[in-house]
Amino acid sequence: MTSMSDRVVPPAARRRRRPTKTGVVLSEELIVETALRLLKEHGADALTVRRLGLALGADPTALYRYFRDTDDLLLAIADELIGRTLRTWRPAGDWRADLRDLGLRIHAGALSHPQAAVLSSYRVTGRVHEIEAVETILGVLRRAGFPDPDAVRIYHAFVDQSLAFAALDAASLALPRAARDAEAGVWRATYARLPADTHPHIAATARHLLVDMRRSAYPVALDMLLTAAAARLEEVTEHAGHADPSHARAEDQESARP
Amino acid sequence: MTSMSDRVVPPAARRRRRPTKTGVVLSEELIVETALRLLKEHGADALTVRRLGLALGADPTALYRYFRDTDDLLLAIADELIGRTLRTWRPAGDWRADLRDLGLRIHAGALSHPQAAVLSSYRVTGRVHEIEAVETILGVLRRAGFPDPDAVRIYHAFVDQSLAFAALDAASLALPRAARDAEAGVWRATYARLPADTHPHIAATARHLLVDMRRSAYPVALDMLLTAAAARLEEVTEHAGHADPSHARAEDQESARP
DNA sequence: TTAACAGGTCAACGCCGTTGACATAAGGTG
DNA sequence: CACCTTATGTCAACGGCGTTGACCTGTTAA
Repeated sequence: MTSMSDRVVPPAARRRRRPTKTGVVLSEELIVETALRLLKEHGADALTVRRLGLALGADPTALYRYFRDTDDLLLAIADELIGRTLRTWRPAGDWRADLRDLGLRIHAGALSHPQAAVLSSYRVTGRVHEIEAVETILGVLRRAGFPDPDAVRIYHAFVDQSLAFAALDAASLALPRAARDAEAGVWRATYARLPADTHPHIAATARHLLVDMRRSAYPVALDMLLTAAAARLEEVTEHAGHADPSHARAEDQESARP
Repeated sequence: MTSMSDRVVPPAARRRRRPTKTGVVLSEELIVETALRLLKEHGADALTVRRLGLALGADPTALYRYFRDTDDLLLAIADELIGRTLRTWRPAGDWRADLRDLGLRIHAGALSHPQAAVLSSYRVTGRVHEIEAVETILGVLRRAGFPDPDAVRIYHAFVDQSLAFAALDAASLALPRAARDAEAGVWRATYARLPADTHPHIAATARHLLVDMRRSAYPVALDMLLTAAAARLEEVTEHAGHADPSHARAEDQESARP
């Protein structure tokens, strides 16, 4: 027995496509696309129900026929983003280069839609795209020669590091103009002016700080993680001695990217 | 010539402590503490100007005598969290152990106030506690022998990774009960049941995944970052050859923690 | 041809942050 | 001690937000 306030009907059941006053025919896809466009073109604060309605040429509350609330809409946006990121990744066979590439793509994808990334990057969806990503990354690591426990540990660290930095950097990018400018100014106005006698280490490195703090630390952190992983791999394969090193290779080759 | 809407006076200049209608005497500290209590007890959505005023026993707009706007208040909250974390940290002289300890403390501190951490961990405050943290960490790295550019790069990666994981893990901790349980269930209900022929790598490692995905990946990622840093340090000091390895040691000893 | 009803529209609710004007008690000054 | 300045608490109001319930109307299946 569904309550009267169940305005959202599943997409499959939609039949009547009644146009709005301005003649637009709404759909879940059109709304998500328009929301992404709004976010991209006009920044964080631009995504409100009223403005989205305006951009669509429909009454704002028409959205509630397609999404239960704004959080529901945001999850739909996030899912679309995951799909887009995975779709453009082409692993080439070198585990380190492939993971590096994927990490940077996740990061870049999040930064291109910061608001959506901030709200969604810490959620486990269990949806198809996510599962495909897990399978693929684990495959890359196991085929590289990592034993299963190491493969899982490194997979987890890699993925969460990527998502965590994506969220972090997306969050500062999603700040209102004024706050973002203010933060940039803090490094010049505050840190770069600390006297050497009270803050010797900051004063000595101020020049480097000014340059370095302007960009994301993710590429550096990612490379450090991969470096440590490579060291671990060397350790493991050395210890393995004369043991057969091809135990996980042969027929896994195909299933790498299903 | 300050504009008329400059309601906030610097804390040092405060003299008149006029009590509110309910008799409370306001202060920057009291407001921040009350905000943290609100966040802890009633979640992220509970922090509104009106509710904070209510909790303080003051007119909501009295806050604007202490903080320019809600963002300013948020930065003060963030800085207080940094201060609390730093206050309990006792570096012992081994750079790697000290940074590991500090990283774990940052993470733990954020998780003890998830709502506040989620809102504030990506902000640059430029306030006293943050400055002290930067100075101290840079000191640890430079005294360990890292050249300035490396010290800055590693500082940046270390801090942002700690904050990023803190925010990520705090965010899932801050989820509504139901959503958190649902996410935990996904690993058992979905991933652990995927058949080996369609998802060989997940199936082969399902046992490890179930265990590993339940805890934060931060300790692993932290150790990997420190491992890579140690490798870099060895590289640098080896290349230095016969050069004096104590160039940044002697009199910096005192100023380590001002 | 028609009747049901999905889906677009409208008005209103209760929040939110923020501002400008106002009131008053604190505290320096004589 | 009495005065005056002014910092600081209070109040009313503004515009914007997400969301709801009631209404209206074109589409579609029978």
